[in-house]
Amino acid sequence: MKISKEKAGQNRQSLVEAAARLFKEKGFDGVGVAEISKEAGLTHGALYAHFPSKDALAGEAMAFNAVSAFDKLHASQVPLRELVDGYLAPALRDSLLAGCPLAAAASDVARQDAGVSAGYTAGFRQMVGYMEARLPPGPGRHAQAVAMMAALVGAVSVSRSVQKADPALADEVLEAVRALLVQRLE
Amino acid sequence: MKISKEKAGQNRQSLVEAAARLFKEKGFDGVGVAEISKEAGLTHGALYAHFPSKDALAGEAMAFNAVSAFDKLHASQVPLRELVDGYLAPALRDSLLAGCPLAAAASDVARQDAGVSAGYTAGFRQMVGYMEARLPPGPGRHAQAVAMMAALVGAVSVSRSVQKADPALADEVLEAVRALLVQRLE
DNA sequence: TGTACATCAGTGAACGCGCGTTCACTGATGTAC
DNA sequence: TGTACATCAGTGAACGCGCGTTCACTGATGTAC
Repeated sequence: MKISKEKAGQNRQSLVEAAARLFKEKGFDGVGVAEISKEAGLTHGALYAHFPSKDALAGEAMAFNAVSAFDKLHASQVPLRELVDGYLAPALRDSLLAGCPLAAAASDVARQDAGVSAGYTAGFRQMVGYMEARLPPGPGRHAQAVAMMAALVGAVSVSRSVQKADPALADEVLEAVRALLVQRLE
Repeated sequence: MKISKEKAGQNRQSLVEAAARLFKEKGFDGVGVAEISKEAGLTHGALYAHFPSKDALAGEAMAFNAVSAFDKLHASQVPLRELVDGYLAPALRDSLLAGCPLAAAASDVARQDAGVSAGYTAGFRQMVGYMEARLPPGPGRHAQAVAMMAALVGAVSVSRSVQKADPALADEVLEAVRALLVQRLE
């Protein structure tokens, strides 16, 4: 049965959102097209009416994750110091779903299509722009924002990687990077 | 045909090394037991004579990667400043195989068994110990080493993630984190 | 030292299963008259 | 406005394929006598 254009657009969006959520939680190779389609309330055949391949969908999903996470942050307008504290909170480290998509996808993206990298890059640039605007003006401001963002992603990734084997070290990582970054905001 | 105990031990080691190499290059979900066994010159049946599952092998492979990378570093005995420069060299970023296993596995490990996390943690601790010993003494020395290591991992992960879409930004990330870390070594 | 035999690392066929993708078909939508 | 028909989003069976794991079997090793 054919579907109205409006409904078709909504279905497409559902697919992107389902993929975004599942990829973040389970990684690109950890989710199949059947699961994504089901989560979106469709069959896998419908997915191929909207996207030429799983990879193509992955690119849009990565971009969606990155942009929507930023939008949420942007709406809240927190100062930089609070952003760092919040980003490195153990609760966010504990939730792949609620946490930063840049950290959840970190080492995965390098092995994916250029489209996925493009989505990641867009999200990274947005975050850097946000932080840069909140740093004291100066020649090294942009580089400083870039370094801070990379350090934040590293902190969360490493913390998650050691957590199962050594939960205390996992918390230590978050706190150590927090101290390193906050120090330059005073 | 039965094989001598010595040869069997060598075969086991070949499996660990093949798995270590392939996991680093392609990720845990990107390699199958057939490929690992073939790379080690065996059939997949032999793999199950040595390991109860692919996950168990993954744990040993992660530990092997982490420890052998550290041994190579330890043998060279470079000062900290050079370690940072070397770690963040674009050439190492460009090679998943030659680069740091902690960066290659970054977001993968969180979704694996506790055994994989244990191998990761051992490698991370070794690196932190190495760096700590080369920092000027002081109360925050340990935390500083932890933060530096996490920032290094983040720099390489993020650089790899944005590289396909924006190679210039990828280099910028390495350089920005280098500047952030080196600054505290002077 | 020589012989008989148990051990067990390694082989390769087979297991069920889920993967990404294709395709003939359906039927409501949207358009042309 | 009413009718005829082309469009195309979505369905679900089927494709070939590779996955992790199991298992009956092989035959050289290593041991017991």
